[in-house]
Amino acid sequence: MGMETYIQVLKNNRLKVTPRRKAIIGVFMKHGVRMGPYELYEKLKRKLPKLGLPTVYRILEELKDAGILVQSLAEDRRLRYALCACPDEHHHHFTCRKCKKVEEVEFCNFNGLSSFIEKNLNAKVESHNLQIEGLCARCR
Amino acid sequence: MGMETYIQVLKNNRLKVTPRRKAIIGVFMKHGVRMGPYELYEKLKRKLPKLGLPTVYRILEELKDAGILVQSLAEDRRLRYALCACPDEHHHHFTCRKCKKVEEVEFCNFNGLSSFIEKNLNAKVESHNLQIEGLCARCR
DNA sequence: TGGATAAATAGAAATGATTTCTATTTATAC
DNA sequence: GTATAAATAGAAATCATTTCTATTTATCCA
Ligand SMILES: [Mn+2]
Ligand SMILES: [Mn+2]
Ligand SMILES: [Zn+2]
Ligand SMILES: [Zn+2]
Repeated sequence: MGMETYIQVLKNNRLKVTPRRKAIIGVFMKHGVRMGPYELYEKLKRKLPKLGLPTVYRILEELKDAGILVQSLAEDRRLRYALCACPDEHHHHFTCRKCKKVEEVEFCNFNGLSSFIEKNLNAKVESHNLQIEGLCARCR
Repeated sequence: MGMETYIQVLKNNRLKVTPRRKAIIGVFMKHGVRMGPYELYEKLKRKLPKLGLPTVYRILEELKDAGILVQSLAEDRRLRYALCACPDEHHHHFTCRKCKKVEEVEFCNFNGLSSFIEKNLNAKVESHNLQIEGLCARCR
Protein backbone atom coordinates (compact mmCIF):
# COMPACT_ATOMS: atom_id res chain seq x y z
CA MET A 1 0.00 0.00 0.00
CA GLY A 2 1.26 3.48 -0.84
CA MET A 3 1.20 6.61 1.28
CA GLU A 4 -1.77 7.95 -0.70
CA THR A 5 -3.85 5.02 0.44
CA TYR A 6 -2.96 5.62 4.07
CA ILE A 7 -3.74 9.32 3.71
CA GLN A 8 -7.16 8.35 2.45
CA VAL A 9 -7.64 6.09 5.47
CA LEU A 10 -6.75 8.99 7.74
CA LYS A 11 -9.35 11.17 6.01
CA ASN A 12 -11.97 8.44 6.19
CA ASN A 13 -11.40 8.32 9.92
CA ARG A 14 -11.58 12.10 10.29
CA LEU A 15 -7.93 12.31 11.28
CA LYS A 16 -6.03 15.32 10.00
CA VAL A 17 -3.17 14.63 7.64
CA THR A 18 -0.28 16.00 9.66
CA PRO A 19 3.47 15.78 9.08
CA ARG A 20 3.80 13.70 12.22
CA ARG A 21 1.25 11.12 11.12
CA LYS A 22 2.71 10.85 7.66
CA ALA A 23 6.21 10.54 9.08
CA ILE A 24 5.22 7.68 11.37
CA ILE A 25 3.47 5.82 8.59
CA GLY A 26 6.52 6.47 6.43
CA VAL A 27 8.87 4.85 8.91
CA PHE A 28 6.73 1.72 9.00
CA MET A 29 6.52 1.64 5.19
CA LYS A 30 10.27 2.03 4.89
CA HIS A 31 11.23 -0.68 7.36
CA GLY A 32 8.40 -3.23 7.32
CA VAL A 33 9.30 -4.02 10.87
CA ARG A 34 7.65 -4.15 14.26
CA MET A 35 8.49 -1.07 16.33
CA GLY A 36 7.75 0.49 19.67
CA PRO A 37 6.94 4.12 20.50
CA TYR A 38 10.40 5.02 21.66
CA GLU A 39 12.04 3.46 18.61
CA LEU A 40 9.88 5.58 16.32
CA TYR A 41 10.58 8.64 18.41
CA GLU A 42 14.32 8.10 18.05
CA LYS A 43 14.11 7.46 14.31
CA LEU A 44 12.08 10.64 13.78
CA LYS A 45 13.67 13.22 16.00
CA ARG A 46 16.31 14.19 13.44
CA LYS A 47 13.66 15.11 10.91
CA LEU A 48 11.20 16.40 13.51
CA PRO A 49 13.26 17.83 16.37
CA LYS A 50 10.22 19.10 18.23
CA LEU A 51 8.40 15.78 18.19
CA GLY A 52 7.18 14.70 21.61
CA LEU A 53 7.05 11.12 22.84
CA PRO A 54 3.43 11.41 24.02
CA THR A 55 2.54 12.42 20.49
CA VAL A 56 4.07 9.22 19.18
CA TYR A 57 2.07 7.17 21.66
CA ARG A 58 -1.14 8.94 20.69
CA ILE A 59 -0.61 8.66 16.95
CA LEU A 60 0.21 4.95 17.20
CA GLU A 61 -3.03 4.39 19.08
CA GLU A 62 -4.98 6.37 16.50
CA LEU A 63 -3.41 4.49 13.60
CA LYS A 64 -4.30 1.25 15.32
CA ASP A 65 -7.91 2.35 15.72
CA ALA A 66 -7.96 3.36 12.07
CA GLY A 67 -6.83 -0.14 11.09
CA ILE A 68 -3.47 0.92 9.69
CA LEU A 69 -1.41 -0.67 12.44
CA VAL A 70 -1.75 -3.71 14.65
CA GLN A 71 -0.68 -3.57 18.26
CA SER A 72 1.10 -6.32 20.11
CA LEU A 73 3.12 -6.87 23.23
CA ALA A 74 6.62 -8.19 22.78
CA GLU A 75 8.32 -10.51 25.23
CA ASP A 76 9.56 -7.49 27.18
CA ARG A 77 5.83 -6.68 27.65
CA ARG A 78 6.15 -3.32 25.95
CA LEU A 79 4.00 -1.99 23.15
CA ARG A 80 4.86 -2.77 19.54
CA TYR A 81 3.12 -1.81 16.34
CA ALA A 82 3.30 -3.03 12.76
CA LEU A 83 1.61 -2.22 9.47
CA CYS A 84 -1.32 -4.45 8.63
CA ALA A 85 -2.26 -4.67 4.97
CA CYS A 86 -5.73 -6.12 5.33
CA PRO A 87 -7.22 -5.52 8.76
CA ASP A 88 -10.66 -6.64 7.59
CA GLU A 89 -9.68 -10.19 6.77
CA HIS A 90 -9.01 -12.39 9.78
CA HIS A 91 -5.36 -13.39 9.76
CA HIS A 92 -2.22 -13.44 11.87
CA HIS A 93 1.33 -12.13 11.76
CA PHE A 94 4.72 -13.72 11.71
CA THR A 95 7.57 -11.74 13.27
CA CYS A 96 11.22 -12.47 12.70
CA ARG A 97 13.05 -12.78 16.00
CA LYS A 98 16.20 -11.35 14.55
CA CYS A 99 15.26 -8.49 12.22
CA LYS A 100 11.69 -7.93 13.52
CA LYS A 101 10.20 -8.03 10.03
CA VAL A 102 6.47 -8.69 10.11
CA GLU A 103 4.71 -10.78 7.48
CA GLU A 104 1.07 -11.58 6.99
CA VAL A 105 -0.04 -15.16 7.61
CA GLU A 106 -3.28 -16.01 5.87
CA PHE A 107 -3.71 -19.22 7.74
CA CYS A 108 -5.86 -19.91 10.74
CA ASN A 109 -7.55 -23.04 11.86
CA PHE A 110 -10.17 -21.14 13.79
CA ASN A 111 -12.94 -23.56 12.88
CA GLY A 112 -11.04 -26.59 14.09
CA LEU A 113 -10.10 -24.85 17.30
CA SER A 114 -13.56 -23.55 17.88
CA SER A 115 -15.32 -26.84 17.34
CA PHE A 116 -12.76 -28.68 19.47
CA ILE A 117 -13.44 -26.34 22.37
CA GLU A 118 -17.16 -26.38 21.78
CA LYS A 119 -17.13 -30.17 21.90
CA ASN A 120 -14.66 -30.72 24.73
CA LEU A 121 -15.34 -27.83 27.07
CA ASN A 122 -18.86 -26.92 26.01
CA ALA A 123 -17.59 -23.35 25.93
CA LYS A 124 -18.04 -20.62 23.36
CA VAL A 125 -14.93 -19.18 21.73
CA GLU A 126 -15.19 -15.46 21.21
CA SER A 127 -11.69 -14.45 20.24
CA HIS A 128 -8.22 -15.74 19.81
CA ASN A 129 -4.85 -14.12 19.51
CA LEU A 130 -1.97 -15.91 17.84
CA GLN A 131 1.55 -14.57 17.82
CA ILE A 132 4.04 -16.43 15.67
CA GLU A 133 7.77 -15.92 15.87
CA GLY A 134 10.76 -17.36 14.15
CA LEU A 135 13.33 -16.50 11.53
CA CYS A 136 12.40 -14.91 8.22
CA ALA A 137 13.71 -16.10 4.87
CA ARG A 138 16.68 -13.72 5.01
CA CYS A 139 17.61 -14.37 8.63
CA ARG A 140 17.19 -18.11 8.86
CA MET B 1 -3.10 -32.14 41.06
CA GLY B 2 -2.95 -32.00 44.83
CA MET B 3 -0.88 -29.78 47.07
CA GLU B 4 1.52 -32.63 47.78
CA THR B 5 2.43 -32.80 44.12
CA TYR B 6 3.14 -29.08 44.00
CA ILE B 7 5.26 -29.31 47.14
CA GLN B 8 7.29 -31.97 45.43
CA VAL B 9 7.74 -29.68 42.43
CA LEU B 10 9.00 -26.95 44.74
CA LYS B 11 11.51 -29.35 46.26
CA ASN B 12 12.62 -30.58 42.84
CA ASN B 13 13.33 -26.97 41.93
CA ARG B 14 15.22 -26.30 45.16
CA LEU B 15 12.57 -23.87 46.35
CA LYS B 16 11.82 -23.91 50.05
CA VAL B 17 8.33 -24.93 51.06
CA THR B 18 7.17 -21.75 52.73
CA PRO B 19 3.71 -20.74 53.99
CA ARG B 20 3.59 -18.00 51.37
CA ARG B 21 4.28 -20.34 48.49
CA LYS B 22 1.78 -22.89 49.69
CA ALA B 23 -0.82 -20.19 50.23
CA ILE B 24 -0.44 -18.85 46.70
CA ILE B 25 -0.68 -22.29 45.18
CA GLY B 26 -3.69 -22.92 47.40
CA VAL B 27 -5.53 -19.88 46.08
CA PHE B 28 -5.02 -21.04 42.52
CA MET B 29 -6.17 -24.57 43.39
CA LYS B 30 -9.25 -23.24 45.10
CA HIS B 31 -10.38 -20.90 42.35
CA GLY B 32 -9.10 -22.42 39.07
CA VAL B 33 -9.02 -18.92 37.73
CA ARG B 34 -6.53 -16.55 36.14
CA MET B 35 -5.26 -14.00 38.64
CA GLY B 36 -2.85 -11.10 38.89
CA PRO B 37 -0.35 -10.31 41.65
CA TYR B 38 -2.51 -7.72 43.36
CA GLU B 39 -5.57 -9.97 43.33
CA LEU B 40 -3.61 -12.69 45.10
CA TYR B 41 -2.22 -10.18 47.53
CA GLU B 42 -5.71 -9.01 48.44
CA LYS B 43 -7.03 -12.55 48.79
CA LEU B 44 -4.16 -13.51 51.08
CA LYS B 45 -3.67 -10.56 53.36
CA ARG B 46 -6.33 -11.68 55.82
CA LYS B 47 -4.54 -14.97 56.40
CA LEU B 48 -1.07 -13.48 56.03
CA PRO B 49 -1.25 -9.88 57.25
CA LYS B 50 2.46 -9.30 56.85
CA LEU B 51 2.58 -10.47 53.24
CA GLY B 52 4.28 -8.01 50.94
CA LEU B 53 3.30 -7.37 47.35
CA PRO B 54 6.86 -7.76 46.03
CA THR B 55 6.86 -11.22 47.60
CA VAL B 56 3.78 -12.12 45.60
CA TYR B 57 5.43 -10.94 42.39
CA ARG B 58 8.55 -12.94 43.14
CA ILE B 59 6.75 -16.13 44.06
CA LEU B 60 4.57 -15.98 40.97
CA GLU B 61 7.68 -15.68 38.83
CA GLU B 62 9.30 -18.60 40.62
CA LEU B 63 6.22 -20.78 40.26
CA LYS B 64 6.17 -19.95 36.58
CA ASP B 65 9.80 -20.96 36.22
CA ALA B 66 9.06 -24.18 38.10
CA GLY B 67 6.29 -24.99 35.59
CA ILE B 68 3.45 -24.73 38.09
CA LEU B 69 1.96 -21.57 36.64
CA VAL B 70 1.68 -20.07 33.18
CA GLN B 71 2.05 -16.35 32.71
CA SER B 72 0.00 -14.24 30.35
CA LEU B 73 -0.87 -10.64 29.69
CA ALA B 74 -4.53 -9.74 29.85
CA GLU B 75 -6.10 -7.07 27.67
CA ASP B 76 -5.24 -4.48 30.29
CA ARG B 77 -1.61 -5.49 29.63
CA ARG B 78 -1.04 -6.52 33.21
CA LEU B 79 0.40 -9.82 34.42
CA ARG B 80 -1.84 -12.80 34.98
CA TYR B 81 -1.05 -16.30 36.10
CA ALA B 82 -2.90 -19.60 36.04
CA LEU B 83 -2.24 -23.17 37.06
CA CYS B 84 -1.02 -25.40 34.28
CA ALA B 85 -1.54 -29.12 34.75
CA CYS B 86 0.88 -30.42 32.16
CA PRO B 87 3.56 -27.89 31.25
CA ASP B 88 5.58 -30.48 29.39
CA GLU B 89 2.96 -31.21 26.74
CA HIS B 90 2.49 -28.46 24.19
CA HIS B 91 -1.01 -27.07 24.53
CA HIS B 92 -2.96 -23.85 25.00
CA HIS B 93 -5.42 -22.32 27.44
CA PHE B 94 -8.97 -21.12 27.19
CA THR B 95 -10.00 -18.31 29.53
CA CYS B 96 -13.58 -17.38 30.30
CA ARG B 97 -14.13 -13.67 29.75
CA LYS B 98 -16.67 -13.52 32.53
CA CYS B 99 -15.46 -15.71 35.40
CA LYS B 100 -11.78 -15.97 34.31
CA LYS B 101 -11.76 -19.73 34.65
CA VAL B 102 -8.86 -21.30 32.76
CA GLU B 103 -9.16 -24.61 30.97
CA GLU B 104 -6.59 -26.68 29.13
CA VAL B 105 -6.96 -26.96 25.36
CA GLU B 106 -5.19 -29.98 23.95
CA PHE B 107 -5.56 -28.83 20.41
CA CYS B 108 -3.02 -27.09 18.26
CA ASN B 109 -2.51 -27.13 14.56
CA PHE B 110 1.11 -26.29 14.85
CA ASN B 111 2.11 -28.53 11.95
CA GLY B 112 -0.33 -26.97 9.56
CA LEU B 113 0.70 -23.49 10.60
CA SER B 114 4.35 -24.28 10.45
CA SER B 115 4.27 -25.87 7.01
CA PHE B 116 2.09 -23.07 5.66
CA ILE B 117 4.63 -20.49 6.77
CA GLU B 118 7.55 -22.59 5.62
CA LYS B 119 5.96 -22.88 2.18
CA ASN B 120 4.64 -19.35 1.78
CA LEU B 121 7.23 -17.22 3.54
CA ASN B 122 10.21 -19.56 3.44
CA ALA B 123 10.60 -18.72 7.12
CA LYS B 124 11.23 -20.93 10.11
CA VAL B 125 8.66 -20.93 12.89
CA GLU B 126 10.28 -21.11 16.30
CA SER B 127 7.41 -20.41 18.67
CA HIS B 128 3.80 -19.47 18.81
CA ASN B 129 1.55 -18.15 21.49
CA LEU B 130 -2.19 -18.65 21.31
CA GLN B 131 -4.60 -17.03 23.73
CA ILE B 132 -8.20 -18.13 23.46
CA GLU B 133 -11.05 -16.33 25.15
CA GLY B 134 -14.77 -16.80 25.33
CA LEU B 135 -17.45 -17.98 27.70
CA CYS B 136 -17.12 -21.19 29.68
CA ALA B 137 -19.86 -23.79 29.97
CA ARG B 138 -21.30 -22.17 33.08
CA CYS B 139 -21.14 -18.58 31.86
CA ARG B 140 -22.27 -18.94 28.27
C1' DT C 1 -6.86 33.91 -0.01
C1' DG C 2 -7.40 34.84 4.89
C1' DG C 3 -10.00 33.94 9.32
C1' DA C 4 -12.57 30.75 12.38
C1' DT C 5 -12.54 26.43 14.59
C1' DA C 6 -11.68 22.14 16.29
C1' DA C 7 -8.03 18.96 16.23
C1' DA C 8 -3.23 18.13 17.06
C1' DT C 9 0.93 18.89 19.50
C1' DA C 10 4.89 19.91 23.00
C1' DG C 11 6.46 19.71 27.27
C1' DA C 12 5.92 19.02 31.91
C1' DA C 13 3.98 16.24 35.17
C1' DA C 14 1.48 12.33 37.02
C1' DT C 15 0.45 7.53 37.17
C1' DG C 16 0.92 2.97 38.52
C1' DA C 17 2.55 -1.66 37.62
C1' DT C 18 6.66 -3.82 38.41
C1' DT C 19 11.36 -4.19 40.22
C1' DT C 20 15.20 -3.34 43.27
C1' DC C 21 17.40 -2.90 47.64
C1' DT C 22 18.59 -3.95 52.49
C1' DA C 23 17.83 -5.46 56.97
C1' DT C 24 15.46 -9.15 59.17
C1' DT C 25 13.35 -13.67 59.44
C1' DT C 26 12.90 -18.52 58.39
C1' DA C 27 13.25 -23.27 56.20
C1' DT C 28 16.46 -26.77 55.81
C1' DA C 29 20.45 -29.65 56.56
C1' DC C 30 23.51 -31.42 59.86
C1' DG D 1 19.76 -26.94 68.57
C1' DT D 2 22.79 -24.39 65.25
C1' DA D 3 24.64 -22.76 60.94
C1' DT D 4 23.50 -21.45 56.47
C1' DA D 5 21.57 -19.81 52.54
C1' DA D 6 17.12 -18.69 50.99
C1' DA D 7 13.00 -16.04 51.67
C1' DT D 8 10.62 -12.03 53.11
C1' DA D 9 8.86 -7.10 54.47
C1' DG D 10 8.86 -2.61 53.66
C1' DA D 11 10.58 1.29 51.62
C1' DA D 12 12.12 3.12 47.58
C1' DA D 13 13.24 3.28 42.71
C1' DT D 14 12.20 2.45 37.96
C1' DC D 15 10.25 3.44 33.79
C1' DA D 16 6.70 2.69 30.25
C1' DT D 17 2.61 4.88 29.58
C1' DT D 18 -0.92 8.44 30.30
C1' DT D 19 -2.76 12.91 31.54
C1' DC D 20 -2.92 17.84 31.49
C1' DT D 21 -2.64 22.55 29.62
C1' DA D 22 -1.08 26.09 26.79
C1' DT D 23 0.14 26.66 22.08
C1' DT D 24 0.14 25.51 17.22
C1' DT D 25 -1.86 23.88 12.96
C1' DA D 26 -4.85 21.48 9.37
C1' DT D 27 -9.11 22.10 7.43
C1' DC D 28 -13.25 24.38 6.18
C1' DC D 29 -15.57 28.18 4.40
C1' DA D 30 -16.65 33.09 3.26
MN1 LIG E 1 -2.08 -8.04 8.85
MN1 LIG F 1 -1.81 -25.95 30.73
ZN1 LIG G 1 14.51 -11.59 9.78
ZN1 LIG H 1 -16.97 -18.55 32.99
